[in-house]
Amino acid sequence: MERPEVAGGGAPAPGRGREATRERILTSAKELFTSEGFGSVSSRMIASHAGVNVALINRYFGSKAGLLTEILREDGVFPRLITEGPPELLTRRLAEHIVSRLYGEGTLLQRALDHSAGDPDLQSVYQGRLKTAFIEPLAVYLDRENSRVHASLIAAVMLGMGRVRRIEGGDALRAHDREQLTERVLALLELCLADFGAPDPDDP
Amino acid sequence: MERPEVAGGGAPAPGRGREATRERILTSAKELFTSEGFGSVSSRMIASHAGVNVALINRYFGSKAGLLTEILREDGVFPRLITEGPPELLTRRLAEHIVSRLYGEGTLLQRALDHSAGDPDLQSVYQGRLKTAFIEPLAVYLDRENSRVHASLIAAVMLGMGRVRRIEGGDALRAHDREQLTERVLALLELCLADFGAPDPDDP
DNA sequence: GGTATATGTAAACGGTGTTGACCTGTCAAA
DNA sequence: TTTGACAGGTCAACACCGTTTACATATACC
Repeated sequence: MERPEVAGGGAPAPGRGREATRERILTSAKELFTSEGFGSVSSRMIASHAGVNVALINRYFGSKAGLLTEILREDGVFPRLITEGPPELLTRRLAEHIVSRLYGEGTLLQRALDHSAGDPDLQSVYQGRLKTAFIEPLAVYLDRENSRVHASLIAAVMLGMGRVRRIEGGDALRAHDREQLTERVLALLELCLADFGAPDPDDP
Repeated sequence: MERPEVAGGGAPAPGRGREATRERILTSAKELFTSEGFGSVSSRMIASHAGVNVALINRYFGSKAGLLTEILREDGVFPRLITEGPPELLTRRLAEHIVSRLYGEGTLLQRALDHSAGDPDLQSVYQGRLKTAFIEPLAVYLDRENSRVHASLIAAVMLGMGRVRRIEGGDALRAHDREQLTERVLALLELCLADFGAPDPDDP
């Protein structure tokens, strides 16, 4: 009845075995999601590309959405955005990130997810990730009064820019001077962070 | 071979006939989308609720997405937002609309679409509507230099707030003082509209 | 009356994500 | 060496989706 340290099954065989298979699914999925978008890639496509049976996706990741969750978990672009430089340049970092996305820069995977944003599955997975890997860490990072509100506002500006880019291709924004645009976004982000205590300059 | 003025078919019969059926489908779809969300309502559910054959949805609206397009076309909340009051209060109107949505106010249909945002279909339909019924009219309404850029920025803030609300339920934002929040959003919107010519006050 | 035509019906199509029953090969214990 | 347990893999099916096609029905015009 005791569960042995290294469990029952056979030796991995050439390119098989739990870890190898998991990895192949992850790699293929990442590749396909990147080139085709989440919604356009079916479980069967992933399995076939990975040279693996369809059922194994569900066995190892629970569902197609679970597979995406795992991919995003390994990606880690959100936390990096917050902490990859000096705190006083946080807003500038974010502003430049936003604008660069307008120009089609940034991770292939990110672009792909932006592009194919859809499916209740992707929505819920992506949004969950956004909350736990961006908004909440950002609030902690800010570490002051109302930091949750400030973090939410920052997230709103960032997400909104992303959505507008998706809606109208970002043409209108890209047509404008990039540096001016970056400065404007920066100003918006800083306004998001402005203290609520500070009264309107016009007020007594 | 000539197509008669008033075409061939029979008299409408009790509750049937082209217009009656179309209307019943529209009504049922609106009701179900509102209570369940777009993605969770299937064509067959709509048809069954309307007491109508499934195929008629596609006959009359081309597709499930086409049905949503028609519903949104009749809704007209976007254009109203822009023009329903004096121009100098545009930003305040928008700010109050945004914040009210945080509190679960606003059209039932709007809330439902927000809630169930997903499906490539909904995305493309909704975003198309957003572009032609909000961003573009807003740009025309603003009627000044770079109005497309300003309109896009406005849209970004509005959409972003919507997404944040969806992601984290708006709890963090709702926890804050509503009036202060409205004023902050208002400030953000006005910053979106600020002239690009105007130099940074700190600059010479 | 005959027929064209608008309306409604029923059943299927190809696709999706997912699941359960079934092999298969290897190790640990008997 | 035989046996049994079991991880890993396979296959065929399930239930559902949006959509389409072939067919029935009933009216209004000629």
